[in-house]
Amino acid sequence: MPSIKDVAAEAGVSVATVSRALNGHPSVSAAARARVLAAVETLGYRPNAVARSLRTDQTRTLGLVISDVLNPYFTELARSVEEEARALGYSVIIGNADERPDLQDHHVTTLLDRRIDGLLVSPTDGGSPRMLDAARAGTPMVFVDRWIPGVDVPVVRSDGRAAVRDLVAHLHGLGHRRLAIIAGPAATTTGRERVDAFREALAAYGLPLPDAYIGQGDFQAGSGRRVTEGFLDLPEPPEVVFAADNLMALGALDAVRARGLRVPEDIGLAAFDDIPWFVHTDPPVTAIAQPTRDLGRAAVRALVERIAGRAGASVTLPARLVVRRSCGEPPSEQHPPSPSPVRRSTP
Amino acid sequence: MPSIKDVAAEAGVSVATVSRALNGHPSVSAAARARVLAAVETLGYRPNAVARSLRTDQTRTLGLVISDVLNPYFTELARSVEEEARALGYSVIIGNADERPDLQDHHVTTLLDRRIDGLLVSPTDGGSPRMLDAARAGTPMVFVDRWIPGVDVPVVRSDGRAAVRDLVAHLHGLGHRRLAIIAGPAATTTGRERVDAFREALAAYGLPLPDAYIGQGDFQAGSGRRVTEGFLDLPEPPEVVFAADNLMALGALDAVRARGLRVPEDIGLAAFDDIPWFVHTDPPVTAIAQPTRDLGRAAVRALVERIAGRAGASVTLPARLVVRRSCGEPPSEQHPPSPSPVRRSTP
DNA sequence: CCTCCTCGTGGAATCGATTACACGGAGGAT
DNA sequence: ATCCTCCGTGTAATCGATTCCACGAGGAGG
Repeated sequence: MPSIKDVAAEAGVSVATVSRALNGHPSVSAAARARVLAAVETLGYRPNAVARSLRTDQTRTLGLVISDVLNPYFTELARSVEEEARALGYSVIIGNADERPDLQDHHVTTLLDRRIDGLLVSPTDGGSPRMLDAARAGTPMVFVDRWIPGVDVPVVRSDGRAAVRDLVAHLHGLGHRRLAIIAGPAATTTGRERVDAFREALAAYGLPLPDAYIGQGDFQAGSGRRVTEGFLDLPEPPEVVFAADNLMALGALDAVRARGLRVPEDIGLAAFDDIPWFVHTDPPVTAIAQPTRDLGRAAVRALVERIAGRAGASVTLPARLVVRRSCGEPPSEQHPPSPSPVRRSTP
Repeated sequence: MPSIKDVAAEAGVSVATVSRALNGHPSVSAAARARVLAAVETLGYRPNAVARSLRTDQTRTLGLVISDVLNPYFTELARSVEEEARALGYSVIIGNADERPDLQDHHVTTLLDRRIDGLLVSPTDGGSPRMLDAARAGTPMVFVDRWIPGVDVPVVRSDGRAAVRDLVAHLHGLGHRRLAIIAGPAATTTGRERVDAFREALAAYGLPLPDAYIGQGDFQAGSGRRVTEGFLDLPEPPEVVFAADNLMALGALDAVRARGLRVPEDIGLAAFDDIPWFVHTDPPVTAIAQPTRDLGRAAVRALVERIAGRAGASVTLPARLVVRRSCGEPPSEQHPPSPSPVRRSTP
């Protein structure tokens, strides 16, 4: 692979001139520039990004550490992050933590070793020492979706409180009173928040959230299945199960089906995080949709601000309820939308 | 961020000794090694991978260019690639081409500029000049899932012919005779092969595959919808539609539902690429499953072989049919498996 | 005609590692 | 006692870029 020296030799100029010509530096004569460009063409030269990064101390690369790539929500997030980063001239290296703190740590370390310009993290847990050190040391960093309280890093996320209230209103309106939740890990903010929001919304209707109706999940399908089985084994099972993410909802669907029960007749189901497949499940699943694309975009913009040395503000975008049939009473999709504040899906 | 010089100063040795101590070189005294390690600890030193790469001319990084991250098949592939690469001490940078040749080109270029050690590609089209140049120039490279004929690069893929024959046997056994296919782009090998396999399998039963029953898709949901609408508008619509990937199947499901028709009563549906969601769609979708994890693993191993200067053989793994209910006659899941060679799903 | 500025260019330092080569000292062989 | 070997270490070259500084040529102004 030819280096800048080869180009210089071919063009009959010094490496300094080649570098200047290629970087659009003004003080290069038209003749020299033309010769350099010709040499680049004949040799098929491409600048070595590694060498350039070493010298300039910037890689034009962003790191993104997400909790679970197989979760369609994070896949979409990753995609929008890459899209926006590319538009801004950055590449993205994705690290998949698989909800495992040790893997998260591995990726953060690797990314930092590669001297990425900035780090986007959706923390799996309370934060590895390595990550907290990096944050303190001034590595440009932004949390997305989940965050770690007490760390001075901008957070880009969506607030599901209003949507959870809408959901509970919807469920209450359908006559459901015994509502259970499959929670995410307590170590994650989203895990805690969704339970809190649910509990508050229930309280507004004078409904309790007994401990037996709070199942501890880990954002993976398997835990959704196990927790749902536990709910079904209760002397008085819940009427509706609210899964704190889409994979646990999938697991819940598994569990219900394995018992030969039906949704929503025997038990209702709702999920946090909407995905295209929820339109086509049996039945279509009522879900809370996050503005995932916007989240990814905003996160990248905030991070790039930080890299540029500016503040990079936190952003909170609202989530919204998408009513489908999994909690009962199919919304009459042929009719005009109901006057209720709850929005309905248009599949 | 401290450099090797700082460590050397702190430990009272030269940078050479620090480097040797850190890389496990034998000729370093125990005392020096201890002092270096202590200095590393107090300074929180981490070697700069950029500088190391420049010197050693290897990045311990693999590039993976896939056609569409949002497709769960590729997401899973990417995950297994990363997993195996990590086990082998490599990082992976994923480039998402979104089925766009220009984007594919962009990622290949960027990856090559970063001097990745090897490239894994699932080509969107016939191959960009940049990619073909790289292959010819000897960049270690392996095609995965899709490939480009005539290029001397190992291919890791799965062969769906047998599974497609099983599928057609299954459909024929259910009494279906008018079978249509939503094809992938003709520029991709998988796009062409699946149509060919389907046509051959039909021929074995004396069934034709008229042009009207071959819809041109692009592996995205939207095209599945459009093609299916076309099929439904035919004077004699097909009895079963076979989508060449899971996203087009999703689109087909959309189209059928939009007409108020039902699967499988009004029209049957089958798909290439099985995904967890197909168990929970309405109805569960009969699909051809690829051994995605094994594919990813094998691809990385072949690539690492190439990087090591060895041959790195092509690998072809069989796909298998998973029968569900979307083509009619729900398999009786309570009964022992039928003696037919067609395997049945156990959800 | 001389001086000064500007412009284009090249030489060389630099980024942070790795590694070939040289060197000094200790220990064993003769 | 002398020489050789080996071990541990340091000096310096190197990877491929960017960029500071210096320098020569040419034009403008006095």
